[in-house]
Amino acid sequence: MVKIRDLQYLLAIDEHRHFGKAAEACFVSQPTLSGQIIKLEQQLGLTLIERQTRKVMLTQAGEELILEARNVIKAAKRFELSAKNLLDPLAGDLHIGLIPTLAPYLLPHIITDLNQQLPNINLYLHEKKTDNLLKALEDGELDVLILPWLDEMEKYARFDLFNEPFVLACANTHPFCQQNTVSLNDLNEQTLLTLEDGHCLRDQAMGYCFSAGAKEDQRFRATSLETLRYMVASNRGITLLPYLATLNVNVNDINYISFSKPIPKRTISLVIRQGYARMDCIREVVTSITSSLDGVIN
Amino acid sequence: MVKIRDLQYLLAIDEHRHFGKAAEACFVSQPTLSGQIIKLEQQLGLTLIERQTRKVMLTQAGEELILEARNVIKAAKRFELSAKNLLDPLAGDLHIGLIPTLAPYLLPHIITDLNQQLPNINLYLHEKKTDNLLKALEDGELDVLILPWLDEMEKYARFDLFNEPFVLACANTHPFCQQNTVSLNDLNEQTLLTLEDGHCLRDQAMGYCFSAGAKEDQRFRATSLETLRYMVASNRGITLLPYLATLNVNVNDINYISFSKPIPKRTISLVIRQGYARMDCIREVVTSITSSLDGVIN
DNA sequence: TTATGCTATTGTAATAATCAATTGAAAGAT
DNA sequence: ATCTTTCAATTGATTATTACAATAGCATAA
Repeated sequence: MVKIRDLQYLLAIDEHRHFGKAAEACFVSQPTLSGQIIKLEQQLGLTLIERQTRKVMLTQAGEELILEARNVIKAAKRFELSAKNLLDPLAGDLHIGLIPTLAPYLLPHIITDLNQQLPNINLYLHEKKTDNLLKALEDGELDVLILPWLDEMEKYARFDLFNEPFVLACANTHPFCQQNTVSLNDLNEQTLLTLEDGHCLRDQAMGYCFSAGAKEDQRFRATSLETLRYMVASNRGITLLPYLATLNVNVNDINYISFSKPIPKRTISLVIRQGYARMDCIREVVTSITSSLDGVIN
Repeated sequence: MVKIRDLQYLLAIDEHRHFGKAAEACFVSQPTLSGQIIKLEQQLGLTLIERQTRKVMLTQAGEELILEARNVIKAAKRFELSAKNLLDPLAGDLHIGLIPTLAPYLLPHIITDLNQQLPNINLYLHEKKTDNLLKALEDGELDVLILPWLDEMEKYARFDLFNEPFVLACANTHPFCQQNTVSLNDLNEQTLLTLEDGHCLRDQAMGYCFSAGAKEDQRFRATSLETLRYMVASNRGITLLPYLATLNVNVNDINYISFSKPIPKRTISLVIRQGYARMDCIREVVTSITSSLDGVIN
């Protein structure tokens, strides 16, 4: 099997187009690099580099393999980074994945405290839909997910963070605005605006409504919660929004009405792989988030 | 940086949960594998494996890093697979550059055979003037050029394909039409229509004529051979056309007359960079082209 | 206690990677 | 033309790494 070192040599040549400079960048002598590249070429049975007297360029095979080589190096770097992160559980990088209907509304409440609480952790925030989040967690690209708990996630470990009620959003002119609260039954025969497929908000919250007899507007499915909000404000229909998405936003012409019991809600959990190594770090994250949200929700 | 071999050892242990069996699976002795794992652990500063007397299991850090290790191995395997796929020298892309006074007249004769002869090669045809072709070859954008050989190209490798004679083109009404052949000397005091600058046809073929005393029509320089042909048909002057451009074309009012010896001609060669890696492929191309042209020219 | 099953250690051999010095070939400079 | 310069390949010696066979060490099971 190829050696990572050889691939590094290859990448260095691609970058510098000069054996001497590439060798210097790899902290080895020129003959070393030259020899190793030749050995790599022999091993693969391919000429990767076209040597002209004053010019070094990659062959077509070289160009194509460079792409693969970069992937290998990238994976190796991630390995090393993970190893480093495991050395001090309260230091290193932490990749957090969130769903799009949560990230922009939750993060402002928690991010400052998180950074203060864990000064040596570099937070990386990733916004993807549930399916992609789970895959990325499985592949080790992400360390933590923050999303609504679903039964299919039972193979993962979980910390419940908070319950987020859904709120009815309708235009100011809508008859519902006369009421202090609405009940699910009120939704019967109402036209509901929805998000596009793949958003768990759609599957989950709107499920409540459909079973209460609400009808979906088939002509339109919003890409984001914000589009949805503006559609509601334009009196195109009503929708359910998660509570956090109704705070700190200035859209006129729109009204948010709480539900009477039973209140539809989602449980937002922090999800990690079973046996995830940096539990100390995770516990810090959980306490930081819940204390940040104290007074905001729950 | 970590070594792929070590990661393979680690994966083998994860799979077999037994040093001896893992070693066997890796075709090494147990002490070798044992030692390398210990070295890996020392290098990372982490304990990856929990050794109990009758049981081997991974630590949490080990479980975490196994995920990353698998990604590295996967990337490395993809690299090797790509390399294997590139082994066939008669596969891949081939970018051929031709000059405008040759491409449309040569390609119809050779392209079908080429595609049949090299079914796994994707041909890309580029039509540019000589200067740009040479630059593109130098930069690696093109693999092969097909053009008239010039002395300034001596730094490149070359396969001569064929000699293409020049033919005199004149209107049907022109006095030359009485003759079976013309000699260069006949061109004295004739008005010659030419291509614009940059076409090697101009510099080369028409050089013959000028030195024989022909005069250039300064008012007009054609952009393409086809414009030139129609100008001749309209009796605006005479010109030299390469032989291949006189085949299979239906322009009335025009006559092509061969030269008596010495016949002006150009040598069309296939040109590649010195040290180009896919010589097998080039040889196939050369034989395919020359056999396609058998009977057409030379 | 003794036997068994497994990993770690030790000492040595084989393999591979490295370097300094030099060669060889092509391009520029004089 | 001849001399430099430039740069990759080669050579030969050295060092580092990896590998193996034999065996020690250690815990459990008989």
